[in-house]
Formats: sequence, structure tokens, C-alpha cells
Amino acid sequence: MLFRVDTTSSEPIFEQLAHQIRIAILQGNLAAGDRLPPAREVAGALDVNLHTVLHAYQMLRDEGQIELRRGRGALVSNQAQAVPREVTEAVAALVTQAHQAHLAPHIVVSLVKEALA
Amino acid sequence: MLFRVDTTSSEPIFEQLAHQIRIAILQGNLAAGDRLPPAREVAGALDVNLHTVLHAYQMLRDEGQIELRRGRGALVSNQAQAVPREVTEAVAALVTQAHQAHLAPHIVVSLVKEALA
DNA sequence: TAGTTGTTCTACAGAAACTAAAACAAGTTG
DNA sequence: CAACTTGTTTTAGTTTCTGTAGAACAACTA
Repeated sequence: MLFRVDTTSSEPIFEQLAHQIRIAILQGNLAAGDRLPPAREVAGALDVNLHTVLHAYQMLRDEGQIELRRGRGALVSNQAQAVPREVTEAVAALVTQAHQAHLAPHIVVSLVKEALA
Repeated sequence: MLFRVDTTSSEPIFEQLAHQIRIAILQGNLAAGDRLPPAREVAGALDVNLHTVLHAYQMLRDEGQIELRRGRGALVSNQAQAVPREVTEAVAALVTQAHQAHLAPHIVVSLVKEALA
């Protein structure tokens, strides 16, 4: 599991990290029981603070995606599952349509948020 | 055009306003040339600061959705257009699939952001 | 000319994000 | 058991973001 953060982005670092882990789980690249690298290790590798990494981990725990255990680290939870093929296809279809309509990414996100609300 | 803001939400007020206007344009409820209410009026009605409303307006101007003119107000720009039916349908299809898969809203947003990146 | 409305400026308060360092607690490993 | 690992908690400080407040200004309208 390798991470990347863009410190110039307006998106908080902890959000970027949580997003990457979430996606890895949803896409099936991380399965139930898999272990995430220790927070101190990630913090050191990315040159960010331990708390920033733990913030991301704790978010994912609150979402039920991972479990945190002292001495053991962060484990992908059993509830965590890759998304069904139908959802992935629906996302791909949307991106295709959005691209054809020349819609900016944030516009598409706005539409999806609205439809979900 | 009526607005609503939730001051308890973690989403900034200016983002909430921008989102609502964006959606109104994208869904065709606001067409090119239509006028938005004066910022001072919105600020008074919602009991928020003038600058907060202008922040939303200026965001939308930077996105090319509206034009701002002193003395005249905020006008929906000519480039602004309702999204094609195909896009709306693709969004609806995604929401249907996401619902069947019991995916939380923020998960769906993550998937879409990832696919757009 | 008077009124409207966005623009710009200064100033301040509170919250959020990030960093830093240290001690602690519950595990794991030898 | 002892040593190590790793998340948890606490304290503290800085910076950025968000929102508020008030005022003056500039361009446009009626």
C-alpha cells in the first residue's frame, strides 16, 4: 500500500489518505483482514504528522471500513467489501456521459451529491 | 430562487449556496440571462454575512456559471446550460445501483471522484 | 441625481488542520 | 516475563479557513 499526498491541494491531507484507502478497499485491492502500514511508518514516509495519519485511520474506523488495535495496527474489517460490478459500471457510464458533455469534475460531483440527498 | 443553509453542517455556508445555484442551473431551473437575487438581499434573508454570499457568487463566476455586474447583479451566463438528459439518467442509474448495494453517500462520492480523476 | 449592487479593504473571532513531543495502554513477539 | 510494536491520549503551538462586521468605492440603472 503506497500513499501520495498533495500538500498544495485544498483537500485536507487526512481526507486524501482516507480516500485512497477507501478506494483500495472498494476496488478490491485491499480485502478483509489485510493490514495497513503502521501510522508512524506512513507519517514518516510522507513526512506528515502521526496525528494526521491517525485522523484518517480513525475516520475509516468510524465508517466501519477498518479496525484499529494497539500493537497490531489497522486491519481491513470484515464488513468491508469491494463494490458490486453493477455499481462500478454505473460509475463508468456516468463518467463517459459526463465526459461527452464536457462537464467539469466538480459539476459531476455536485449532481451526484444532489441525487443522493 | 429560494435558498436554505444549515449552519450546523460541516459544509461551509458559501459551498451550500454555490451548490444550490449550480444545481438550479444544471437542472434547468435557472436559464442563461436569469438574475440571481442581490447578495445583500440573500444575506439578509438567510441572516448570514454579505461576504459569505459574495464568496459563493464569486466561486460560480470563476466556474463560468454566472456573471457579476455592479448595479445589475448576478446573471446566469450564456455558457451555462442544463445538463443533457443522458447525464441525468446516468446519475439516476448510479444512485439506484448504489442504493441497492447499500452504499453510504460519501462512498459513492469517493468512487465518482476517483473515476473522474 | 439618487439608488442599486458588486468590489475592495481592514479587522477580528472561532474553528479546522497540521505539527510537535511526550507519556500511556493493550497488544505481539522472543 | 521482558522488550517491542502500535494505537490512544494529552498538551501546546502555528497556520489556514470560515464567518462576521463596517466602511468606502466604482460601475451601472432608473
